[in-house]
Amino acid sequence: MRVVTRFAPSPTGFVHVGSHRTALYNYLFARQQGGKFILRIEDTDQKRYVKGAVENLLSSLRRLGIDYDAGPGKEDEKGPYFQSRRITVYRKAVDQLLQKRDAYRCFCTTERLEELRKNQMAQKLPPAYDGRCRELSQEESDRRARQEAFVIRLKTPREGNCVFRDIVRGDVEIAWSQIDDQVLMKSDGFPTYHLANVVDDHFMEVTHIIRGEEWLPSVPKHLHLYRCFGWNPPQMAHLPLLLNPDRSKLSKRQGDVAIEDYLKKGYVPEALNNFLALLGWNPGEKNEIYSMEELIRAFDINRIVKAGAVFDLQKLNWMNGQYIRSMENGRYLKEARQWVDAGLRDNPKIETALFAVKTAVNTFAEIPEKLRIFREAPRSADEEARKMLEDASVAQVFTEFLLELEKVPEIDEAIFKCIMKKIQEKSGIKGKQLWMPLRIALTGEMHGPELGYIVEYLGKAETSERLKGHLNK
RNA sequence: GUCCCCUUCGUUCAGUGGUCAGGACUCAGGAUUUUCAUUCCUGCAACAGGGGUUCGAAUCCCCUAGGGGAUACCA
Repeated sequence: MRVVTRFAPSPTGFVHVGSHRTALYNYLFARQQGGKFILRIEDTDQKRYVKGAVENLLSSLRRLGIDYDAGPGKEDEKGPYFQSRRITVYRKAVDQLLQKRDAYRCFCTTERLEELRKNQMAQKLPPAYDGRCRELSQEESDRRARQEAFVIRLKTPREGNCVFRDIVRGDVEIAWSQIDDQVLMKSDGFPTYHLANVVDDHFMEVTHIIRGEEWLPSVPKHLHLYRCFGWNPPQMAHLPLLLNPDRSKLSKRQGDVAIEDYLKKGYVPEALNNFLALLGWNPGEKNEIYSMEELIRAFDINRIVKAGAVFDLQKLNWMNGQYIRSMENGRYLKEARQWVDAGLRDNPKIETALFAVKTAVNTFAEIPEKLRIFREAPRSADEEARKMLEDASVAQVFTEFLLELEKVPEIDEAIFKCIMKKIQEKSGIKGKQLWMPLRIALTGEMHGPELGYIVEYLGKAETSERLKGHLNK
């Protein structure tokens, strides 16, 4: 049987990194199995609808290189892939349930339900629907339905246990007494997650449900629905949650949670995928850097970890740095350029400056700061630096350097290196004594990118001028 | 409260009855480099606790504790 997985987000504004990881796992598994990967938009809650959320979702997936075989913009005979456009399907399904008396109309008002819950809480009882409408006669139900608002609830078993197997968790057992008569159809005629999910997964022929752990407790409801419909349930894998450093569920309060935020901050899509893929799974090898193709090959649904994983920004930063450093130069320049601020962007030597900082950044967002040295005139050196300039050898080095500089039409990194070698041989001055005064004179600082890049960037004229300035002091 | 899930270095992931408990990030030290960064090397650092089972337990079982999730006409 051909594997079919799906990513089924609700469009509530942004894509949570945990949600993205779920998408990624579904994608990796489908691709690896030569299966089909579906994107389904779960927009059944009209109150939570956020404008632009779907577009945002689609663009995130595209930027991260996760393509789907069926979904918005890629409709096929199993669609549509927006739940809001499948209402008749759910209607039909729920009618079938009603007819078989596996579901019933519930006329209880929100107020009564709230009251009920409050009382149960006060008595330290688990809040649950008390089943008042569960055994209403067909006649009464039909009569009231003509004039009262109602929801449709699933008639859940009251006794025994629901036992099921989860790919990640193994066997799980939950008592039916714990399962509430879940609302399947809201009074506005829209289905709830539970109904829509089961119906869609069936008709879209989903074989593997890979989703967050928060769904584990509602599995019995879903299984019961499958049974009522006479359908075979798919296999399930409930993923561990992503956590804050304090081990609570990853939330906005403690940093960025939207995948878009990381993209905006200059993280590399491949690094993000790589990092997230390894949060909750790993192939058991020493290597940690994986391209998407390698992830697809190595992914093993049976090796998914059970425990929640803290989202460790430090490791992401490190990994992102790895991706930047090994990035092909053309792409690096193209990406990095977007982070250069206006003052430098049109500088003809900007590429030299960007190469100079390639090994110094972990994210593209760090580029403006690292480029500061190229943007601003040299600072007046601090005391330690000034002392280095007072050394007797300094004048000699500078003079020699200027002499050599005059011999070339323009200077670049390679020529600079030759010149330095020459001076070293001629004067016997080397190491820190040779290089540091130049650095200080040219940049005003004792740290920075390789001098060759700096000199190439400054060019012959500017280099010469800055050195002369110091000689004349 | 009730139910479910989880528990190996600070973090992440290996390790499924016999390992010096391993890798990566972080941190510390060192090497290379003109400095910083990169790169390389070395080091610090963990089986939540208690009972069993077993010749032998991080690995199997039970209890406790801690953490998380779910308890909606949200997903």
